[in-house]
Amino acid sequence: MGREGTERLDTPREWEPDSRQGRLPDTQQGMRRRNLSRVMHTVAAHGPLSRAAVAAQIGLTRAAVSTLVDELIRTGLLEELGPERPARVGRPGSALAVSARGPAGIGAEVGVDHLAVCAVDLRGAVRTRAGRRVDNRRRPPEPVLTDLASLVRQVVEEAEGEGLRPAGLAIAVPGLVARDTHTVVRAPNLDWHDTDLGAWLPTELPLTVDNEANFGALAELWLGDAAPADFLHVSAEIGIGAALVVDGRLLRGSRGFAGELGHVPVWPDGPECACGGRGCLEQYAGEEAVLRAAGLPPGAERVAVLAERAAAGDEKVRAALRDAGAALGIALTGAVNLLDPRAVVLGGTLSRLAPWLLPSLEGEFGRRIAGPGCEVVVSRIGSDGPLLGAAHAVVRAVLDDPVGVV
Amino acid sequence: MGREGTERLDTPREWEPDSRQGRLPDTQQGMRRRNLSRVMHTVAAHGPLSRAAVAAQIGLTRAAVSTLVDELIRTGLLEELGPERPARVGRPGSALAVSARGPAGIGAEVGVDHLAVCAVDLRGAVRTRAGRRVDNRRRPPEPVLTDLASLVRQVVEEAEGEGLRPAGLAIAVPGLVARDTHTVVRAPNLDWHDTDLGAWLPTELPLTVDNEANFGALAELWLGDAAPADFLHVSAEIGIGAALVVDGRLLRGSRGFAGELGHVPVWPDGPECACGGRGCLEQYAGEEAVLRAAGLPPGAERVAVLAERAAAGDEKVRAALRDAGAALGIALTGAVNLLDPRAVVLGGTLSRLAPWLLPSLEGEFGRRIAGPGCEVVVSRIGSDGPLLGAAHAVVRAVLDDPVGVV
DNA sequence: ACCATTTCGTCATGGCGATTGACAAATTAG
DNA sequence: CTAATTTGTCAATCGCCATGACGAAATGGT
Repeated sequence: MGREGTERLDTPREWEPDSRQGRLPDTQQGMRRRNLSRVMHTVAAHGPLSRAAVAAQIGLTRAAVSTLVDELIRTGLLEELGPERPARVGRPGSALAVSARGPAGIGAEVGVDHLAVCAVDLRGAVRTRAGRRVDNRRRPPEPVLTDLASLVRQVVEEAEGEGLRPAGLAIAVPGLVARDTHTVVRAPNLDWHDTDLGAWLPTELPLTVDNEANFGALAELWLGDAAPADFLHVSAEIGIGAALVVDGRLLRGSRGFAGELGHVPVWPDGPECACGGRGCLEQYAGEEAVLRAAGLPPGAERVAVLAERAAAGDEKVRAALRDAGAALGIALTGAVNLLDPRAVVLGGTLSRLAPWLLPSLEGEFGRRIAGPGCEVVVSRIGSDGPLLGAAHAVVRAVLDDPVGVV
Repeated sequence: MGREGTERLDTPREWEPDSRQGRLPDTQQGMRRRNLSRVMHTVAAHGPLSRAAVAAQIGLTRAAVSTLVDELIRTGLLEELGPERPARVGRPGSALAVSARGPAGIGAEVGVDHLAVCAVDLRGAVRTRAGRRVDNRRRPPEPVLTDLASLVRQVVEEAEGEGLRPAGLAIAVPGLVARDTHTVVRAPNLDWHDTDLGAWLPTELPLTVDNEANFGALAELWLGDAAPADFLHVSAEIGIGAALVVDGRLLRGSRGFAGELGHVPVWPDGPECACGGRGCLEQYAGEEAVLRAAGLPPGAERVAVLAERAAAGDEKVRAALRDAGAALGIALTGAVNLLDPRAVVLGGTLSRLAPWLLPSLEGEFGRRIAGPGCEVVVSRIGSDGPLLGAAHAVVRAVLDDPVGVV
């Protein structure tokens, strides 16, 4: 009966379907681990809390929580802030907070024209970041990744200087990822194929690689001000991607290919698409299509140009964006009727173009939705979504299994 | 700290997102309950098993499993079948099986032209059933439900006569359901509105009410021969509904309205739909639309007529079904690109028409899918899906919390 | 036929983790 | 200043699973 008490599973993550600590046998040690995790999660989520408050929240006794907290303080994951300001009668509790000197999540992003790395502490604060504008299109993986590695080293050192202990590295890439092997299967805009990031980033840190759209959606989930735990996140960095978050978990699909909103048919007899279909959304709302309709040449910083011209009143650009919005609205109608999310969040570059997309989008959308309406909101996270999502993913992993990281 | 050890949660169901026993505090009693459940699930799923085999499967020791099994035998949920036929060296184990005299699930179905009730034991066998052909269209709820209640009583009595103990009643209805209040919000084909089934079915049994499409999908999940735990189930009983099963759980959407495949836009400028949109799938593949295209009058047993004529070679009917299949294929393309299920299952009446729908459906479908293909399979469960799904839902509830039912 | 080997189920023992109940400490209300 | 209330902790206990040993029941080789 070989079983290890402190076994470190590969990378158990709460936001993964079915890995919310369910697979381990229900043994007492597993129970303790889960309870440690629940303490961390509640303290992290609901600000400074007394032991008694934590106990009430997670349904354990004060005594039990006390021992859990002791262990978490010993391992440097929780901090005692001192006595609470007494609001009610009775002895005031001593406030507990997640440590700002404990583990940190290192997030990284490989964009088509930039690299970025940051460190986020358990409280969710960005403590260090480093970036670099550089055109990575058609640049081979090796130089890009050595650049990235040096940024990572820099951020890790700075973080360590602040007393943080990096607990993992998560990388967001614009392409299809085989998460189990840390491999970028295909990144059209980078022209990467089957690139194993683990091989190029010789670091001891546990590595996670995922699509930037996924990390962007997770950022919205964890940091968004209005996003519920149940929404459809739409982004258009490369192609048009959607990520569905259901009940606080990311829906990846059986092969990890879920979210291909760009290839949902909008006008089935429309122009042919590279995917083999016809009239896919991407043929109407993809960057290339919009630029063509707007009469602009493809090139760098294209979204900025579009936003600029639209703001300046360029009618041709506005018409192009209106049409794109309408197509998006039609595709989203299908998605919403199918999935009934509580909201649709426009993220990534879409949020910059939202003012000109939204009217026609909501026109189609509102007209066609069967059930009661579904809110369309614009993300306020901005272009940092994938980077922050990646860093927070590591932080969440620590909260999910606190003892696993010591 | 009011907490009850044997607290019976409202109706915790494993196939519900987020209620897979995660909410209860991680206490030792909860651990025991989960382990009892795991023993039940393993024995139910993998046939007769020895204690040792169960232990190996769920990762507990033989001793621990022994005490769990003892308790389950005492409460009549497991049975000892006697010594196993020794296949290998060593002392043969004594085979354990789920009891065939223990709790039973009572499933019921309210169809537009029939009522049906059945009892399923823990082994999944249908032990009793009763049905009645009766046109329920525009019949008020009261007589329908008193008819149903009498069928339920009959089945319950017969089940009890066989030594079974009904553990719950689940009802499948063709309409929108508010599950928490056991209320049928709207059932167009029955012309029911805000009908509280609990009020009309005065029985002590715990009651579950759900849409027939959902129960149909669950039946496919639990009984289907080929269906993986990750598929999109399409049925067309009333309108066109889809149910998405992800990782063995039903995705209901934030308001319970997920699965409205019938109102996914196919040709956005198509005919107007009752939902307010235009060119919804239902305008092309809905029963009414297909009958119109086939030149047949609406009426009873329409699907049978369609199948008959198509089989007889009626070219107009075949063309209508071809077009419907193409429209279905387009809508499913969107759904599959978005969700990446492992398979699409055609259930309900669609399975009877599949021979004439499939060619055009797969034509559109295969041409447009972005990722690697997604299998289209035809359900072999037949029209009993919702009924069986309902009964099995009760059985699953027992497996999920064995002590909760004593 | 016999004995070594293997596997199964059970038992006594122990460890671990949460609960229980009590108590001192720290505050507010009067 | 006292009563009431809440917090954090301690000692004792209970529940549940792991451990290790044992007898029981089979195979297989000699």
